[in-house]
Amino acid sequence: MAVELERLETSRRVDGVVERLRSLILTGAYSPGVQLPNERELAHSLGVNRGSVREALQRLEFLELIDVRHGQGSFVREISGSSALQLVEALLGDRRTITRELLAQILEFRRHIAIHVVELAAIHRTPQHLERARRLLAEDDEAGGDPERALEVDVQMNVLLGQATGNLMYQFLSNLFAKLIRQLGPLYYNDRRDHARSLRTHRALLAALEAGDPGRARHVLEEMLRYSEESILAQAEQLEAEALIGPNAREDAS
Amino acid sequence: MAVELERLETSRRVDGVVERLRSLILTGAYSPGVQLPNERELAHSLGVNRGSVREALQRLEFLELIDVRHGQGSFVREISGSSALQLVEALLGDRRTITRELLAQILEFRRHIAIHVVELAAIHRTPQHLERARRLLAEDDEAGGDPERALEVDVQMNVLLGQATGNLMYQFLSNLFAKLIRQLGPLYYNDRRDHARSLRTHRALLAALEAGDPGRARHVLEEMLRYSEESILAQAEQLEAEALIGPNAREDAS
DNA sequence: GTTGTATAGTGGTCCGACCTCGGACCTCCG
DNA sequence: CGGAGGTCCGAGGTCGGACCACTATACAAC
Repeated sequence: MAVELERLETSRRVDGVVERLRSLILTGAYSPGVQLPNERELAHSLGVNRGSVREALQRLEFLELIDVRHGQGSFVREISGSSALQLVEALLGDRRTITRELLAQILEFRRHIAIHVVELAAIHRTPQHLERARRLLAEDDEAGGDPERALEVDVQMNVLLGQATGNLMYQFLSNLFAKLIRQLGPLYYNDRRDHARSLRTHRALLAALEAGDPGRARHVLEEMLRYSEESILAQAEQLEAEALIGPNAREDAS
Repeated sequence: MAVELERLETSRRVDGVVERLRSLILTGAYSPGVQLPNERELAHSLGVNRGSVREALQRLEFLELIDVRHGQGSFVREISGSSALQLVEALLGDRRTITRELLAQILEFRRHIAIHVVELAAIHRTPQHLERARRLLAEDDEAGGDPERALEVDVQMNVLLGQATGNLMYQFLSNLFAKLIRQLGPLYYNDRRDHARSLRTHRALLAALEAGDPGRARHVLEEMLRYSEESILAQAEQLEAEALIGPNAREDAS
């Protein structure tokens, strides 16, 4: 057995800048309406080139976190005014912005969407979709206890269900959820029993799809969601408790 | 009354580049898997600086239309693999990518979401939300025949409903729909009768919200959607018919 | 007071150079 | 022959420093 080497991250400069600014905004250090330092100044104080700052700002603008106005400056926007669902990725990526309340909202939303997705999938799935689902299930069996592979199978199942709806919008949302699941993996798949449960769910889901029975698919999913939501919220509370004991998110000053 | 002057667009260079590449991808000129020309070449052939090309590519990457890989190049992705709902804005912004099928999918999605949004809004709305809704209605009255103002009121009503749900995800989606409605305005509000209808709907909706009655709110909305969807699809068919007669989207070659 | 104009500050674009990454190929040597 | 390392090339990533374009404002002229 070789020694496990941590892959030391050499992310791009821009990513660092984005993350820094994003967290300043999301945690409220920069409140809505406030004007950011100008690009040259940001570049100087962050120790990067102005081009990098510009790319970072562009990304924040895409997330609709800021408003860049030619000749005036960059201004922080109201988070709730955004239409970029990708924002939840960012929100969930930072301990300081994960709250039980936020998780509950996301889970409620996911429930609403996911249920309709499986119903639609049961109706519109083609033989190709079924075939791919069977292959996924086979992998699921192989995965055995490997939590990473099991998680990936779950992710792929989500994507597949989205495609089977035949509706682009639900595909987008399913893909988004897939990303979130990957991100929250540890909060989700922390036990071998979870894998077994997930396997059962997938099997039942496949059966419902094969039968083309939306009601049954819905029922299977609701069952699954009940447990999954509970589990996630429980984990979240634990995290919050820990945060109270050691509320020391690492501080980086320039 | 001042003469209505079209604001002649002096959009940024980057926007042009983005639009050009985006349409090449969305219309299939660049298919999934294909590698784009490298940045230096793109810059040269588009007659812009490499920095601008980079910003454009980054935006396409946000939309998950391409995959930029350090040391390798930029590659076109499968559209359906994206999780960026903002993509529909782009899709709806180009005549060549608007299809009846796409519209139908979006409308189905909107129906599903909007219904749940008004139900949630009826449950979670606060007095502040009601107050804002009343103000909006007053504006709606004033608006008289001005279609632009009426449209804007409708947009704001959407935003407000999203906020009233108290769930960030639905806020994001409502904001997205608001943008789409603004974009599709002409397809939507083309008649004074539509305005009257919309006014009635808004009034009924406010009453349902005040009563805190989700069932009633849902009913009002379903009524409204029935007409609105019909109207949009009819307009779309008309567009398609026109396209068959004059299928000459302007061609730009380098 | 209104109008016009200069000016300063900000984002937008440009250039040309160098760094870093990834793949292909080449060389060495067991 | 075959694997480990070296070399090179083409691609994106970063740099800095100049200049252009837009906005708001202050101030001068009317």
